[in-house]
Amino acid sequence: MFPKLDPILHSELRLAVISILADVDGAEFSYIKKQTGATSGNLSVQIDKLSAAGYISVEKGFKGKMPCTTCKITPAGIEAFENYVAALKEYISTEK
Amino acid sequence: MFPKLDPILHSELRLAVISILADVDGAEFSYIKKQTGATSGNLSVQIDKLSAAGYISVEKGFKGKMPCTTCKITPAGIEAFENYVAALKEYISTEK
DNA sequence: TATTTTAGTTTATAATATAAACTTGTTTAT
DNA sequence: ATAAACAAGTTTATATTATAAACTAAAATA
Repeated sequence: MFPKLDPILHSELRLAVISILADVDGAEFSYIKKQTGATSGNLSVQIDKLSAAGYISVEKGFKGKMPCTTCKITPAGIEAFENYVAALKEYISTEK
Repeated sequence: MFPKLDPILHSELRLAVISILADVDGAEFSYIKKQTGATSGNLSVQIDKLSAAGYISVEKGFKGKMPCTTCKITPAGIEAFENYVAALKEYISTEK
């Protein structure tokens, strides 16, 4: 009846990150940080988890001389997000 | 941009409990347990938290001779659930 | 009357989220 | 040129949370 909620996505910050990445072609660490209001440390950890799950890809490069990390959602991430949303709806739809 | 998700409700089991209670006039512990598939211990703890938050009321009585705990969502619980759902939608709606 | 079952609670452990402290390098001010 | 402040993160420690295992008490059953 109640489907399992993907624990990787059932996290406020990780969900916000995926939500952002679902809408754009790629986003920089600092942009995501600003949009979410997260601390650097927290964001760094959560990005690692999303990356370890294969839901996002992370590319480290430079913007001028400054290091710059860019994140992008993967097909697996898109699918996971869709599944999570579908599962959530089972919980939050006021049916019957 | 991303609203805060009520941590009381942003929990798989507590959300399932509230989701059940939102649809009925009241439900017994054992019914909720069956519907959610939770262990008794986990359910007991989560029901306590929902109750402590004022989101549900818990009435202890008897059904015949057997103890029977009945849970009911409160107006505060309904409101919190509605707010949670509204907040969630900011995360999961694929807009833009 | 002993055993199993019902209906939970308490407590211990495992997992998670979060922030504080740290690293590395860059810009800016002196 | 060098020190101070800033940028972009990472690592590590701590606090919180979720979860299950162990326990309690009474009732039904063999």
